[in-house]
Amino acid sequence: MTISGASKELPPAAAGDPRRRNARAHEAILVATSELLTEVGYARLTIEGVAARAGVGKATVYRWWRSKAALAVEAMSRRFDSPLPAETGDLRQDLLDAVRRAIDGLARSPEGALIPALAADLMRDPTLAAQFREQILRPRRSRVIAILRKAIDRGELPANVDVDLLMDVYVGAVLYRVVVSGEPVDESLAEQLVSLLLDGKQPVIPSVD
Amino acid sequence: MTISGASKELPPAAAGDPRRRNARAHEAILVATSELLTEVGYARLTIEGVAARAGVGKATVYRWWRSKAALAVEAMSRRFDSPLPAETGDLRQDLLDAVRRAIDGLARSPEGALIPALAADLMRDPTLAAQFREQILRPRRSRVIAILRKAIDRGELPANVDVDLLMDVYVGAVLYRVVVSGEPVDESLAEQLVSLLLDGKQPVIPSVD
Amino acid sequence: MTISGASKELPPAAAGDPRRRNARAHEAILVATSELLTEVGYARLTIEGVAARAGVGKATVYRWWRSKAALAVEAMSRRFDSPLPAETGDLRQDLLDAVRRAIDGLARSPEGALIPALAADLMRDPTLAAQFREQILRPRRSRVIAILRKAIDRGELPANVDVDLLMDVYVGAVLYRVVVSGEPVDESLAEQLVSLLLDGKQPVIPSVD
Amino acid sequence: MTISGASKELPPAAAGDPRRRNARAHEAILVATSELLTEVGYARLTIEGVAARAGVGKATVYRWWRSKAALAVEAMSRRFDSPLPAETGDLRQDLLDAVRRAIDGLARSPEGALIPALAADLMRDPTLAAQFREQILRPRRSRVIAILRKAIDRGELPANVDVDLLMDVYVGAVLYRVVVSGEPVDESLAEQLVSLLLDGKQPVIPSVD
DNA sequence: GAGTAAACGAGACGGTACGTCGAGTCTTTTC
DNA sequence: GAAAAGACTCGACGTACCGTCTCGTTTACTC
Repeated sequence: MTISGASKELPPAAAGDPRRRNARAHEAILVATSELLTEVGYARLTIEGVAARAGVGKATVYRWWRSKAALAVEAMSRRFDSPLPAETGDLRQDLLDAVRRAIDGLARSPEGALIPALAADLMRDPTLAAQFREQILRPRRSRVIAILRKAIDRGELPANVDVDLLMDVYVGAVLYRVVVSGEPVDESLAEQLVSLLLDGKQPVIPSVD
Repeated sequence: MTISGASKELPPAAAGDPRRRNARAHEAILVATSELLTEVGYARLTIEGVAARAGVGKATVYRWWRSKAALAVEAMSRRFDSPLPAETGDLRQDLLDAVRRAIDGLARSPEGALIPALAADLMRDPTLAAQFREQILRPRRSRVIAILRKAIDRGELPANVDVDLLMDVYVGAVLYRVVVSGEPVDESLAEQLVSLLLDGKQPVIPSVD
Repeated sequence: MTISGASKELPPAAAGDPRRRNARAHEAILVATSELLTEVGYARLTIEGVAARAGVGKATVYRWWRSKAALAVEAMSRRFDSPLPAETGDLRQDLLDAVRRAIDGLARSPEGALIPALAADLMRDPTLAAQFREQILRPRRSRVIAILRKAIDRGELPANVDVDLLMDVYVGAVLYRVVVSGEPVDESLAEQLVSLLLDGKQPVIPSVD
Repeated sequence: MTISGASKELPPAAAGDPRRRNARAHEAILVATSELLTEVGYARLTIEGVAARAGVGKATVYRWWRSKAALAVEAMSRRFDSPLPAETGDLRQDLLDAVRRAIDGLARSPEGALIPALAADLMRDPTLAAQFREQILRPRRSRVIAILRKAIDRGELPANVDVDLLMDVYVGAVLYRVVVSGEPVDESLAEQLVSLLLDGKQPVIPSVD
């Protein structure tokens, strides 16, 4: 049946779903959430506000999302406008680009602020964490993984390199600086991290000249 | 500086402060906060609950702390029971110990959960962030810094090594795993991180044997 | 009239009103208010206390009543237990009875104390004053008005007598004595007032014998 | 300065009073109260505000006045600027003048609003009521009493007329209209009341022509 | 088509906590 | 040694949202 094909493209997990009769409400809620996230931020986002903005009853929101966090995650996961990494085929360049993008995403973009905002909930709610990793994290990481895999194929990285940990190292360092230590997050940081990961060079305080 | 001056400094940030006349209330609030933090966690901590437990009016809490976050930070900063690092004089051992302690602190201990819990507030409130770094972060980092400085003196690390970034790397990786990526945080991780930082070895997936 | 029509009328003063869905809460609030008014009086009546006693959220009280005064007025207006005046058909007797009832109501009964208690609010809040006059004052005055009208019909009072002012005179005198001047409020007062109003006799200090 | 004059002039209980060492504070409090009464009214008058405005600690206010009501009464009692009645020697004119002054005082002037505002407190606090009658009421009534006495001397009123009740009647009617019934308070009312009290004429609705 | 069951909008409900205000008391410091 | 300054405990304020729960009312699928 062709019609079923059309319906599958719509919001995730709606496939043969006999529920969701009114896709309008569903869509309006996600749009309202997304708008409110940029307007007032996660902390001041309220279910009540989302329902009002979407022209929807609160119960309708609660019917489909367990929490404000789950709602925010799904709304955020649909913002996939970030430019694709310009793969050069040069590992150093590509990794540097990835680190820069992590910096931009975490330190500059409004949606980057979602991770600290969600941190507390992610730790308490494994279901939410799984949803977050699936909908937000995996798509973004998969691009970098592809780059690293190609580098492995080219022999520029050992075959058994721990891709996940490698990414955790640079993203973690950036996140930690942004949220906790407050140290600057800039181009110099990107270079130091790439240098550490590719060349094994310990980070040094850049000379002034 | 006179001796008497030294003893007066003790009450934090209250030097010649003619305020805080009734130290009893002040103390009781911090104790109540600390207890409630371990009992119910930061998310369910309420000013109302703190005031009730401390036998104090809410206004008294608000008089001295701008927010629940500021209160939690000060209460937490007084928990200095974590065992001092057993310095061996061997950099690898000492750093490994530091990473393990970071893992314990962030992934296992209840007060480690405070960092994710505060993350959102730290980003929005620079004053709070400063207080957090001063009262919580600095004391803990200073121990590791001492270790690294000694290693520099012994020539085991270059003189211009970026101590702060070095720490951001391993703490950030641990934090990121705990909060965001959900990857395991274990002894193997500690070793990989030390190996990267000291030997420049890229992380590899450990063989099964 | 259809059966369904009859059943819809039930919720008092809510005729076509689609609000007030849960009549239980509404009723419980008024009952609690009424009880607390007699127990602690108007001054110590609190919305918080009413809500607690009624087993209701504070917001529910605020949803339907703008102020503690409005709530008290409505609760009070439902106390219509005061004995009906025993109309004798004799103007002097009936008016004397009315004055005595005013004295009892204002000087002796607990709900009489509501008028001084509300005085300040009545002056500041015209909406409340209108509600008070409609719900409390009018029902009580209408009985006396009926008596006076009959006397007019019998020719015992001029046709154009100012019924309202006549009542204001004796009720006002009683109220003023109770609240302000503190002079005694007794049977003698009742007689003097009736004598003034019916016979035009100036009040005189009663002789001792 | 006469001897009797000296002791009577000052606010009561201040004569050889060993308290009140700092007359400045005392005066400042009364001035502040008076100002705030006209600025924000009795309902929004607070001890805290008075103390702040007077540049005085709250305890100093509480030391000399038992309540906000007592404070307001004393502050009010010092406003004796109302023009003296222009005695004509004609009872009807003078009484009409007195009624008009009552109307102005109660319905128009800001300090007239003090009586409704205090009503609740007057009923609960006999000490306050006594103070109020002594400091506010008596001085004002004594003028009218003087007028009535002279009329008695001239034989225009019976010797045993109940002066107090006579005043209660017209002031009470005015007060009741202002506070409770909301009926108009105007020249016509004044005339009707005088007519009732002097001529024994029942109030009638004025004809339109 | 008509019937029906769900999902819907609307928003009232019982609650919890918020952050503020003022009351009246108590403590410290100053003049 | 009184009184200023103001911190203290306490209680209530009125508000904001929470998550649950009726209410009619669509709306889309069955028969």
